[in-house]
Amino acid sequence: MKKRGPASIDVAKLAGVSRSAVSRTFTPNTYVSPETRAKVLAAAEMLGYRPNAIARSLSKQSSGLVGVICSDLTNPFYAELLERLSMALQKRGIGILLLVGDASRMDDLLERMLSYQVDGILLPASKLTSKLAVSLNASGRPVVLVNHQLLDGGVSSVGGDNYAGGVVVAEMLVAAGYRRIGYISGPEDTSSALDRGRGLQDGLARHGLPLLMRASGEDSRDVTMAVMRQFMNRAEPPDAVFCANDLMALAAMEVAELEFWRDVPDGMGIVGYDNTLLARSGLHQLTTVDQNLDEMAEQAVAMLVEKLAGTRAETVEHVKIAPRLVPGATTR
Amino acid sequence: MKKRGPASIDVAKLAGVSRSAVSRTFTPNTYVSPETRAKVLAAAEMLGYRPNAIARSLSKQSSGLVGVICSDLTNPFYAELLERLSMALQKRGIGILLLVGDASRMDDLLERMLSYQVDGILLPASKLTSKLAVSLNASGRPVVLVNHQLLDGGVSSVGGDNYAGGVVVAEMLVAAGYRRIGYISGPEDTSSALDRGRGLQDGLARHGLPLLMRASGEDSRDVTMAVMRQFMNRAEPPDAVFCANDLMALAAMEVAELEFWRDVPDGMGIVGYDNTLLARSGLHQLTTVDQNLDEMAEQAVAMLVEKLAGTRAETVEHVKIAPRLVPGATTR
DNA sequence: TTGTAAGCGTTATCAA
DNA sequence: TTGATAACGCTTACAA
Repeated sequence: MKKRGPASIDVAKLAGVSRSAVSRTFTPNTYVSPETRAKVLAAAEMLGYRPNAIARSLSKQSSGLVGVICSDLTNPFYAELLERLSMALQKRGIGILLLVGDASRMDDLLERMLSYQVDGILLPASKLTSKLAVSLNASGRPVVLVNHQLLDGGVSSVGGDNYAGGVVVAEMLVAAGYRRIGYISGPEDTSSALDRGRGLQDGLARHGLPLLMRASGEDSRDVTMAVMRQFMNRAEPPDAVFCANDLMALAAMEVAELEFWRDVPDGMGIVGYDNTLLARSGLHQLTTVDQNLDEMAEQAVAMLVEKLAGTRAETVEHVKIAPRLVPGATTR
Repeated sequence: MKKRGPASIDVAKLAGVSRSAVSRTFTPNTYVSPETRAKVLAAAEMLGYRPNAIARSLSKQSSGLVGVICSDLTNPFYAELLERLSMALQKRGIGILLLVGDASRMDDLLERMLSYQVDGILLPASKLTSKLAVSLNASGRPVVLVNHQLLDGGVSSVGGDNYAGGVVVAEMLVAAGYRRIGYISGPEDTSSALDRGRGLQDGLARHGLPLLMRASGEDSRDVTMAVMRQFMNRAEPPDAVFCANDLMALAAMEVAELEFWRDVPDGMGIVGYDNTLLARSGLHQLTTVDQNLDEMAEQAVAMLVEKLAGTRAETVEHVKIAPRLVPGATTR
């Protein structure tokens, strides 16, 4: 005994008008005489009518839904990013079909998004294969990558300017008097990690300083700590370390403080990335780099919306959002 | 020039069969002869056909979508919970319509979910008014609250057993030799915060100990620190403090260590709740309580699915998941 | 086992 | 400005 809600025809009958009149009443930019509109609205109110978006989608050949495929909401950065993306989409009246999963299941996930006729796809993910880009483009739907780019894939993206972030960190560290600087990059050399590293290196080079050591850990705590120990055991250990995210920075700091008795920030500078909750909740306020997620989300959604509208449809663009240094207590 | 994908009729033509044959091929539990199925699949493959879930929804009067309304993904606990919920739903082939927003906009959000004909609603949220419960029930769709319950609203829920969590913390603290125990509850006395407090108090009472002090802060860092300072400035300051979540616990610990020079864990025990990333990423491993999110998500989805199927449809249940103490370095 | 045809709730086109 | 009617793409009795 399924109790379905009222349909437009029920409202039409009650109001003594046609279905089209009802439809028009609930469709923006359309003409209905004030009095029919009033009748319709009254009837709708009375019946508790609500337009069926599914039927509308079928008829309009557009679902008003955007697919978002997320991996790893455990990482506060992605969780926050998802929140901002949602806000930006909702603001525009677009619904979100959420799928969570890692790259391995991506094909399957994509398939499901498409069967729901999403109008476009937003992909905030760290790890993407360029094979995936092919599937994405084959889907025929507009796609925007967020916080990641695929240089060879021909897929548009919006992300932080990681190179600039690296430079900014370099400038700050040098100004604060650090000289022996190391870098621990994120998991498996993603483009963002590489760019930050290049930025750091180039920034240091401007002051005639080398990037003394670099290594890529997973972003797991254990691996980061192991890498940090290697750094500290060198003949010339670093006096500052830049990590590819806040979580790693905290792990590195723990090694420096508890295992090697360094005094942060004087004996050792630590810099993270992302300005997540983690940076603000530890015993020290972590020096970090804010990626301006609001802006990133806003731009990504704006770009997608333009693609949906047909504008900017074919061009492949890579928008970069300027990062901002957030000084904390872990650097001088 | 909208290039739509192929429809079932195209596949049917190519395969030389009827639309129903195509439909049946893609519908589980339905009979098609192996050879027609083969023909259909071949044709579908050739055309790149993919069943249109929107059309299916309209026809079946069921969208296969569940609405999830989240607030505050900035809190790692909710982010993780969302991840688990997604996994549990996806495992069952259910799509997720995500909406993010706080209680104030809830009515609006709900309205949108319903217009998309979601089959059911999952509500992982901290703050809910019982006024909302009315709207929810009026929607006629099955609803399951996650990590929160509405005692007066007649809405089913799945959440952690907060009372048991409080008791377990009390037992541990007493066994570890702490005697002057305080509690800082979460934002605006939610049911979960109250239950944890009661559990703590009752657990202490079993050993003839009082709950010396309690206060409810927001879960913001600043407010928590202010409350902690008040505690520490009393004539008889606490020797252990239990906080309603990990974030607050870290803030409290910071005050104890840096402002009052207490030695954690010997001079001061600190206990958090949720076992989030935060507990594991600080300089100390925080002693905390794991809420078993996997189980919570699984049960919530299972309950919703049963309601969707008609079983357990009318009954209002409140399932409680047993929490587990996670000993860390912030208690003896 | 397969095909026919009638929905599902909208929107869009075209007359009136 | 309004109303009939044909899509939209699929499922599902019912008939063959």
